[in-house]
Amino acid sequence: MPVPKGSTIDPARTRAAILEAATPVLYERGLDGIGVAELCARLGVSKETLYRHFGTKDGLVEAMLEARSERVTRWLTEAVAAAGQDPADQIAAVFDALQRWYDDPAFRGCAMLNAAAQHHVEAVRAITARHLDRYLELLTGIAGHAGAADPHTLGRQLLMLVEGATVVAAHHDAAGVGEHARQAAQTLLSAATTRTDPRD
Amino acid sequence: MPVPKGSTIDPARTRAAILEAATPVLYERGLDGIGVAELCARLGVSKETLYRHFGTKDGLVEAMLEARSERVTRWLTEAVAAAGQDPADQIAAVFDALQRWYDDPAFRGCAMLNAAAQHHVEAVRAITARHLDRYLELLTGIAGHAGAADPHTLGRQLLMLVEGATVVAAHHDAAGVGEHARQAAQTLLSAATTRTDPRD
DNA sequence: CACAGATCGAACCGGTCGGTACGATCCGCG
DNA sequence: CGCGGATCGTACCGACCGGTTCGATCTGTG
Repeated sequence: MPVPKGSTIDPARTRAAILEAATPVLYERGLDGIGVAELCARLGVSKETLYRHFGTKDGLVEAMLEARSERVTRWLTEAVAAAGQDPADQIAAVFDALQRWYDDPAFRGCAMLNAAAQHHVEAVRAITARHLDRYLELLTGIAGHAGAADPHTLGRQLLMLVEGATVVAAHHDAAGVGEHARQAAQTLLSAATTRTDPRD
Repeated sequence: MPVPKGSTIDPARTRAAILEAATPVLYERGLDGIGVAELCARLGVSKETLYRHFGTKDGLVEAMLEARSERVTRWLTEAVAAAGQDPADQIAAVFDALQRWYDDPAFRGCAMLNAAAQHHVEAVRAITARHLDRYLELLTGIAGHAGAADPHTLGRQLLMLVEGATVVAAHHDAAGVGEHARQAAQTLLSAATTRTDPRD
């Protein structure tokens, strides 16, 4: 019995629905941890439909990662924007948001980093690199706005803290990671914005 | 023509040779990126031999990760020991060693983290968690020896920097990562060992 | 020198994978 | 109302996967 009665036949909507439904499944199971057949069964979609929209499993994966990277970056950016103008508050907002993510039972680390580790494909690596670029831009912006002597360096250091916190939360122990990372980030921020260190 | 003429028939030695030869191949190609047949061909070993020693592909993977984690931890620990007694020098030794690793063309990130992202198997996750434990112990030791007010917190923050630096070097840009991470680590160390912050 | 066991190469197995093909069915537009 | 296209379920394909088996051959020990 093809085409269930109530379904909407709208290619664009179908594509978006597949993407949205596939994202958490591929995140939980891993890119190669689930086959196209089982994936389609979970999405409630036939293989033919999936292949018409994405051409290839890799095509779906790349579209999914691209969308996820943009969504996550927007989420963090909005958290920063909602924190006001004080750079220390903006830093706090970043790591508070991250800690909320770490506490989610579905948390399994950064989807883009996981994907790059799983799938040795250039396109996936490129998406991951662009994802880190977006994070770096956000953090460098905070560093610059804070008046850091070298916003680029501080931005990279904050990026390391963000990614390191995510790794530790995913693979070691999520409790208190956001808090510790936040303290570290604010220490770096403070040190980088002090015109002359009083201790030297 | 089975068993080439000059080969040594010594189970323990064979097992060690398989482990040593398999490590870089699995690191480069990914755990699921190469099949047992091709892997055996590269190792110059028959499938039967591999399966007699490790029982399963997962068995080989786990033995390999375990050995690699111990080897890497020993390598870092020795670098720290060779740096003398000054905690700042020890920190510098850690990130200098890491930067040398990042600059290796074969560098592809932390093998244990990659494995945990690829293989959704409890045993692999456990090895990865233990690996982070070893790192944490080393870093907490430095923090304690430095007289940090809270060595446990500082140790975790240093762990985040180490893992974050490795992630950024693997997926973004390795140039100068060790240096930036080292500066950040020393800033945290300095702040954590100042009895009373003069700026409060 | 003979025997036990380690190793080899190759064939083989069932299962699963990504991807394709097809006829049947339903939606949306003209 | 009718047609084109989107979708369905299912069967099918070749390739490869992890793992087993087997006979031939070599090594090390006693």
